[in-house]
Amino acid sequence: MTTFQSQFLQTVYERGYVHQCTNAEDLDKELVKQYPLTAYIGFDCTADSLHVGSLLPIMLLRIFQKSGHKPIIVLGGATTKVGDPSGKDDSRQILTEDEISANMAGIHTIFERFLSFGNLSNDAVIINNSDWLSDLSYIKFLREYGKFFSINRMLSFDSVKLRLEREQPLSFLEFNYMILQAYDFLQLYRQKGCILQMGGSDQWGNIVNGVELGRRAEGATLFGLTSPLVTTTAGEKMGKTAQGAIWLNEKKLSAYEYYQFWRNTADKDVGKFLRFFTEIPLNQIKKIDQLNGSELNAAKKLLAFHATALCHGEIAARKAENTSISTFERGTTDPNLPTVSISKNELKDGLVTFSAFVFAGLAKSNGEARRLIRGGGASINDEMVTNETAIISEANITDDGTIKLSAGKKRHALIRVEIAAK
RNA sequence: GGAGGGAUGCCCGAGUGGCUAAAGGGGACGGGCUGUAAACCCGUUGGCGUACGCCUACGUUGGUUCGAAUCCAACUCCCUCCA
Repeated sequence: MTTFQSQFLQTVYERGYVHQCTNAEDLDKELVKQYPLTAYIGFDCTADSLHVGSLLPIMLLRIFQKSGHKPIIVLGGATTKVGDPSGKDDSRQILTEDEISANMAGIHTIFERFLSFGNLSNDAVIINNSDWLSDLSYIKFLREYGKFFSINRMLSFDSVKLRLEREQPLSFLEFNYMILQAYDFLQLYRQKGCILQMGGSDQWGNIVNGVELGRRAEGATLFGLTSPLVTTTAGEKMGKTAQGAIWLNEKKLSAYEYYQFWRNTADKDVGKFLRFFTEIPLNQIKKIDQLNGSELNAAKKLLAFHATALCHGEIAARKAENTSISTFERGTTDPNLPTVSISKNELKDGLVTFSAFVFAGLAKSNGEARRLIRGGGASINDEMVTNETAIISEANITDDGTIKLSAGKKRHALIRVEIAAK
């Protein structure tokens, strides 16, 4: 592998973060010459949190900043209204203004953990692309920029080509997405001197379009760099599990559950994930690569701890780790397991077992809870439940004032009984 | 504008009048085996009700029929070909 002058490219290449790069040699030179250099990554605002699928791009920004450069986060306040066709068959559901701005607020908080914001020259900035996209005038835009885009070329990009090959519909609205993203890049170049756009591998076409627009419209040399699509050994896109997506926002997924996600990594993914999602030095990871079988369990704890620390802070990570150890290794009930509360009075009325599992978030519906119980996968205070309609009462409260419910061996929750404030 | 094809559960996909809450596969969940791993094997996989049961579901709305995912009509959306 080539060695780079710039710390950024060196790190990012040796850890495997790079899928494609427009011109790594020249970018390397620029990174040394311009200090700080400015780069950006755009994020859609389709949900009020990002999930692990966006983690690689976020890590790119983090490494970029740690190398002394200035990251810009572009939230697609405007482009979210259009919908990126990359990698999908269905058009995006159209979100309202309100939904988008609520989503933006949720996403905002995530970056504060991974990047530093402030007044330093390389501090991160968050920008909304509706700042320049919302008031575009159609005719003016077409005349000024439409001439730079060739339909022939656009049709050749994967995001469009694959969709057409699969005979899936692609609306004109979505077709414009890449033009708008290219325009984003141009605006950032003009306004902020930003010459590098990064993103996931599915963004390659969009990014290249921006690079070309910069060259045609401004004679600028812009760069693009993409990260690989992270798949699990099973070949699946990572990030979906039991209860849904692995969100980065604590309100949507607790640090403990986040920790557990990483703790349950498949053996073969451990090395890769350590490189991608922690900042553990490479030589240490290379030693871990030599480990086999159950020896990897320690490495998984390391992975889970460090990944969680990056996203939720060290304190939360430590706490999650302790909860995990006491739950799984010592078999004790840890008070920091996901918890729901119930008042003493409510409990007095009696809680039917199956609905308790729904209440605790361990089943999505009564039916699911019943099936869980029938399948022998449910337990209360570590004892298997067989009667789905048994009544849970005060008698089930353990010494620490909680009732522990488990769905299978891995999913646990506590019902905490609140003493009525009277 | 014309001709033809299509829309089924989380996804793919079978089903052309009752036995269909709907084959099969994938995914997911649970169990077994393990190391909180993978692979493999087994089970479950619409909602509600303690229960005999009830309700909703095969693009939408009506109709035929004792009975429809299946037949008919109109509509919506998608695809292909022609203009």
